[in-house]
Amino acid sequence: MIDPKVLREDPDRVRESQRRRGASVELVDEVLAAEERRRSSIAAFEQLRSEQKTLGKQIPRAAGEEKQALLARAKQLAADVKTAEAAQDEAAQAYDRLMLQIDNLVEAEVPAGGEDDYVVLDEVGQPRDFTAEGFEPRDHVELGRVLGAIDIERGAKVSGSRFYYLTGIGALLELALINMAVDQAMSYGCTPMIPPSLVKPRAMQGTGYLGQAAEDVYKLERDDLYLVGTSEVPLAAYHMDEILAADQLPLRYAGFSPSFRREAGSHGKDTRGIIRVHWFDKVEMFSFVHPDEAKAEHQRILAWEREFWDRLEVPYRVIDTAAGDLGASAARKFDIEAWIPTQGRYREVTSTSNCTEFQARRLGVRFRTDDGTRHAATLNGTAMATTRTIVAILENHQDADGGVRVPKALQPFLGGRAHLEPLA
RNA sequence: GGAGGCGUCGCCUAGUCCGGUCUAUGGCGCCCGCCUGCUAAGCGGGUUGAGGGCUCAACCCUCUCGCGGGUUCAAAUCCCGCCGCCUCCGCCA
Repeated sequence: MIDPKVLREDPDRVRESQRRRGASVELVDEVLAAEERRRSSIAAFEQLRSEQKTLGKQIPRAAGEEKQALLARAKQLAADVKTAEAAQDEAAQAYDRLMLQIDNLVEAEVPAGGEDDYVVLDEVGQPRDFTAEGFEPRDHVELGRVLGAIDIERGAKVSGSRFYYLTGIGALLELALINMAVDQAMSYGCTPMIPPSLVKPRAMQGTGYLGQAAEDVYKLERDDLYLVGTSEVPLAAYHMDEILAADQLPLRYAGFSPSFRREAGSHGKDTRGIIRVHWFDKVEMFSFVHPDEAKAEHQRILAWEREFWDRLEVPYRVIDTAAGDLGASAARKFDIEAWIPTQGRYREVTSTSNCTEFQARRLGVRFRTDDGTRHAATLNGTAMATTRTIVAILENHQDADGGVRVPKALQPFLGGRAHLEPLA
């Protein structure tokens, strides 16, 4: 939820943000009208309730005829209060429903436009010239087969398309990457967490995944639970309805969990391999910070993500996502895209969003200040998403025979192994 | 899954049977002040949170006793549903 004060005092800023996202601008006026109705209905209710309370104090002290008169009046008043309360609830709900539809205010620096209008902030490393090395690179599907690391056919047999098994060295590779990512995140002060990957609607709603993104979310209808698409959800909701002490901030977590995505609307996209799957495992960093610190924290998280990819020795670039491609909760988003040799292009492997106070407002995450409480800012960033990271490592570090070089930083987590050998 | 117990303003706690000065008691902690070589103790005051009114403050109004309904002129208190925690039984990795 955006700051109601901003909406009230500077609706043009909200209109501008909605416009830049390509979201509804008219919605802003609807919300403003709804707020007005809400305000007046509350005032009417409070007035009546106040009278009722006064009467409630007089009644026990009165007697006889006077008491009967007061009781009669109180009875009428009670009916009026009930009506006014219903009107107030309705107005509040209408307001909330509209307010929840407004996306977070985008930061001024965010590039205008849609999915293809990102700005490249940096490019790191040189893609290998396989022609010069004298061999044609194999894609990760082929490498996975040669190494006995990825079994896509059986994934499909057992669970359907976009599922896979990691086998043998593939499974070890995932475990090593998880440990490397958690290890690195801990060095930044993140508390390692293994959160639940099924959550109640409130957590999903609060993190902003039941709006436009709802189509992509798995829901367990019978139990009214959702499968999370990222541990951002349970990590954000971890401090739901809590008031934190100011000196607890920043609070940083690194959550490891599976991520489930329906991938609705991406029919035909990335059908080969494990670039786009319905389930993968991920280590996600999550910060609760003072709102004034949010931008700086965002840069820190991006720097941490870059460090991870530096250590994997994979060429990558950093992009600043355009306004139209931001999630509902994000005010700004940076992605790291790793070079995928067989595709001849960069593919998203991490994503970090500054959600400012948007999620905290919905989830009721606050901290105490000298005068009252304030909503915290929340930020999330991928520490390591298994499937695409594995793809990037296999393809970028492959040898002519289908073997794969293990980057130095990863070796300690793979029992010192420096090279993955193809099966005979 | 079955049986029982519990949920009160940071923490602990009184109040719930028998509805109305409950504007929720007391302690701890915390904050301010006094006292004081220093500290501790002692003394006095303050301390749930949210929303709103007011230029600010003082002050005022509404909501808040796990959550949501209901009964009633009136609910922490009575009734129903839900959630959470604890104990025991069953089942289980």
